Amino acid sequence: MTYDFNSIEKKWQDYWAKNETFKASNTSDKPKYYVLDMFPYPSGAGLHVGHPLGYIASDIYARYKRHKGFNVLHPQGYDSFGLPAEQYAIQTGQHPAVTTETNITTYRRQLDQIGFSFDWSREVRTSNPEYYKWTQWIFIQLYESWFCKHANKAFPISELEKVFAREGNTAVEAVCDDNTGQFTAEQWNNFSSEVQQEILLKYRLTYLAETEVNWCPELGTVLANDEIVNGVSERGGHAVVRKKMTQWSMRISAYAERLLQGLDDLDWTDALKDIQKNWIGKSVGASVTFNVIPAVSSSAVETSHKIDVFTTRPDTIFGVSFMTLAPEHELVSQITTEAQKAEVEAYIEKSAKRSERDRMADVKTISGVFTGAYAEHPFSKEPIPIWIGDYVLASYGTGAVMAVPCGDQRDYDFAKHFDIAIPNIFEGVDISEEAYASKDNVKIANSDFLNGLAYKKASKLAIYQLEQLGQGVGKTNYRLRDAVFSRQRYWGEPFPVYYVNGMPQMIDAEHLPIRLPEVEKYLPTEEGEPPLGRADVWAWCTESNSVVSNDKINNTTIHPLELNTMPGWAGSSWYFFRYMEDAANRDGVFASEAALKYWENVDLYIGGSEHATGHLLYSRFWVKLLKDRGFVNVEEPFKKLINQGMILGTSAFVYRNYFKVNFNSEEYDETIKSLISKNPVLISHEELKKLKQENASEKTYRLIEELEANMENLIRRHIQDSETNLNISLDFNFLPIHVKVQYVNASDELNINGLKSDGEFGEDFKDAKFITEEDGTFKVNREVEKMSKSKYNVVNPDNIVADYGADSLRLYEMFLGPLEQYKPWNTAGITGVHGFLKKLWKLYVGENGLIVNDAEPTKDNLKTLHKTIKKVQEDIENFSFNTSVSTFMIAVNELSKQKCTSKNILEPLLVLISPYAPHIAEELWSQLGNNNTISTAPFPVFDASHLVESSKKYPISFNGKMRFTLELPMDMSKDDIEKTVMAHEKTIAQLEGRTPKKVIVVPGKIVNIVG
RNA sequence: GCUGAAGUGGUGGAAUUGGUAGACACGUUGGACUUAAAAUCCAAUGUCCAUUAGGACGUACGGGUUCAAGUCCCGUCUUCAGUACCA
Repeated sequence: MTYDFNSIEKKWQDYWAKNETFKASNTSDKPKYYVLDMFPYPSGAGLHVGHPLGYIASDIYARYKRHKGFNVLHPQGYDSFGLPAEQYAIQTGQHPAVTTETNITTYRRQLDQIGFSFDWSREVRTSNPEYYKWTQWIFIQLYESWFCKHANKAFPISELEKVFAREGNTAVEAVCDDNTGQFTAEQWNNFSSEVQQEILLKYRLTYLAETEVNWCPELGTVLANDEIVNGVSERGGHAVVRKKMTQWSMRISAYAERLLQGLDDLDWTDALKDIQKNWIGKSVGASVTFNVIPAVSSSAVETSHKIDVFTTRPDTIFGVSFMTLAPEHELVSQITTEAQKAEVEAYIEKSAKRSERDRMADVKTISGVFTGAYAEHPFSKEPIPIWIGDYVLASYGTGAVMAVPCGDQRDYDFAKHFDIAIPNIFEGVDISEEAYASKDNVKIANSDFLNGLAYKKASKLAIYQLEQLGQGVGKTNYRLRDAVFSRQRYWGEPFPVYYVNGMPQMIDAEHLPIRLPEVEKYLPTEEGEPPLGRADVWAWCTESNSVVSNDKINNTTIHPLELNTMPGWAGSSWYFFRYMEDAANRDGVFASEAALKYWENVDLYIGGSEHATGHLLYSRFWVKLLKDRGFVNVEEPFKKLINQGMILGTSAFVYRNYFKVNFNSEEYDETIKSLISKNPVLISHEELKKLKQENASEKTYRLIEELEANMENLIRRHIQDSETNLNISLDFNFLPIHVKVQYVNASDELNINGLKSDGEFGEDFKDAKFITEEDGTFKVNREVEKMSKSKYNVVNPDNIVADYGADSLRLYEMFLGPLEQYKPWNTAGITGVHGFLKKLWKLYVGENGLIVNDAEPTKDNLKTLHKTIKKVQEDIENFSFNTSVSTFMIAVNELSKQKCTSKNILEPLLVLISPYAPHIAEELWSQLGNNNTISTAPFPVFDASHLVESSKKYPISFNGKMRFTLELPMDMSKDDIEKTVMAHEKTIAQLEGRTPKKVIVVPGKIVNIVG
């Protein structure tokens, strides 16, 4: 009986599906454990071997936890809204829902054949109306919330209305728009309801705001930053302009501090936490107001101007020798003097032409212009020149800085460049070469009341004094911006929003979901409206509470609906809660209280690091909002998180002839080019290397000569020219081209016939000439690159499963290397783990069936087993899956050598292997006579007594270098070890008569002889 | 520039609190079985020197600490990722 993996795997996959083996229960005596993968976007290309890496790791962990007696929730679903489906729809006219469905079917088939222990009964799809109903519902909750800075949490907006009616907004500490004016209770109560609504919108956690976007008029759409290359659209190369649009935004900035603090308690890598910390970008300092000194010469009546700056170093306020405004700063035009006007305007124009990216990338060029105006130092009252410079960005802080050249390198460089004074305000610090930017180990000098103080005290005192003057206040700044939530796309969640006189109104939750309307085309309208502008039935009737035809809009009872849709991150920001509820009980709730209470949050989350600032930050934000509003009990969604690395492709290159034709007439260029492309010559990589070193085989030289001559003849024949003395010469050269990796074997040899007959680019190579190695093989060059279709290095898991089985695939993906690491795929290596599985099989099954018996295990058998239990358990808990695969190999090698047939050893071994290779484990488990699935069999218990050794093979080293080993009893004393070793003949030989200076004996470890 | 991760045979990678560097595989070479191939099994395989015995060198590079360093410390280089004139 041989190891027939195809039928075994099919058998057990069917068994698991039929028996619902991995269905999680919301009630159990067992402790709960929630293992989640970042759900996939079902793309049309299907899975390649890189995709399941994280799923295999999480599956091993989930299966391990089941063996350890946990009630495990391990669900899977699809992030099924998204741009690729929409783009495909634009091209083909097919409805995205249809293509998405097809893609999901492929994904499901591919996932199923790898043998994951997913509870598919809880599947979610973000594009399913029953799902996005609740995405819309959460949007409404955000709309109905405001954030109290004092309590540091969100509350219902109705409470804020009550506060306004009682006391106005002067005392309330709420997060709101910058331009929110102050009003009293009396004023509030006298506002019209429209005005009240407008004001409330400034406080809601999702709100409408004018946002600058990258608008591409040609494509009629908004582009993301990374869709723009060198200022034009990536697709088509069309112009892109900055345009203001009214869009929904999410007030995530309100949660900046909690998002930052919350990181401390999470079991995430420091690398990932750092990325989020950087993104949130907290800086503590002060806001300082500088008064602009009115220009005396100006004939117009000067209004008093103020410049607000944010600084992290209020202690250095006496070191200010100039100010710099961003060229776009609104004050620039007002304060610039007549004399400087021309120069300033020229500079503004110049910097406006540079893109923000451009300005940021260029660190070396220092540029700026003096405005002619001066500000007054708040304490010394000295005039401070005001400059503009494009190193200051309008979009950060206030778009203005107080420049302290002695304490900031950029200010220092600027001052040096323009010959501005650099006052030194640090005690005993040399600033003749560079600025002193450190806050530590320095005292302030030349600074009036701050003299002699260190950073902390000086900052505090400076802020206090500024407050006394009314020219400053302590402030904390965050880099984190509010998130734009509108997308001008079709394939996303519609907003539950209609407009009455331009003011947004929420649709009552009971009428959700608002389904995506049908459109005849998925493009923006000719007027530049989003695709939903094409829908004919897209108006809200407040009487029937339903979506009705647009032509009924009367703006009294029937109103237009929102045309934007939600972004990709909407549906993925809460899906982990949806899985908690049984599919059968999902009707009235996004998840029931009981389910939310039972599963709490995700214990282990595995996914790619590309979501570090998007998905992972937005989910945390939404969870905090849902917690504040009492809908969930947890502050954080993902307790432990692991980023799996990427599996790279190993591309194969062949070298193709390329002639540089030196020919005195250009009119035949095309003819020659086509002749060359129709007569390809490929050279083996090794031979090419030799050729370059000028020691290739004679055969090769002869071949090349021949080919050159042939080519020259061919060209001559095709050029109908009576002149016979055409001056043609050929430079024979080779250029690398990708070939499909499936034509290359483990020894990097190319299957020439495969390439010749390949349908895709086969015609090109059908008559190709091949210059081989001397032994007749043809070698390719290999290089590691990202796996991609265009590089012909994509490996499809379907083929691997068909050839080697899912268990081999699972083991091999883990065996490749540490989970978090980037590593290249090489199909050739899979024979190693596949051979291991065959060996494992042979340990249980002989030619005539099962060979396992009740033989008493030997000491060695037990030692091997328990060594393996210990190592595998440690490895799984450390997510070191690659090393446990090696451990299994060692165990099976040892047990094979020991000719072990004992059931007491081989049965527990199956449980150890089952998380990694579940199909073969189930099969052998059942052959051993078990009637139940192995998946809940208890994990074997490690017994240290089997590993106790009576002797140790000591490494004996001389000056730290190991020379030989010596077997000595474990219980031998230190002195006895030393005596025995020193008396040994090999020691004497090593020492050659020298007397050692020192002998180090570490019992149980090592002996080192010095001298 | 800053932050983080990494650098070990021909390749993927092992190596516990410093204690036998290269486990386990792939590949390569040789052998067994076979008409042959596949499959399977056995052996060798870091580099260099040496017929052998054995020896020298060796974890990116240069130093240091230590009886002992891939591991700890200082400096340098390279690669990858994130971020960016953040005041």
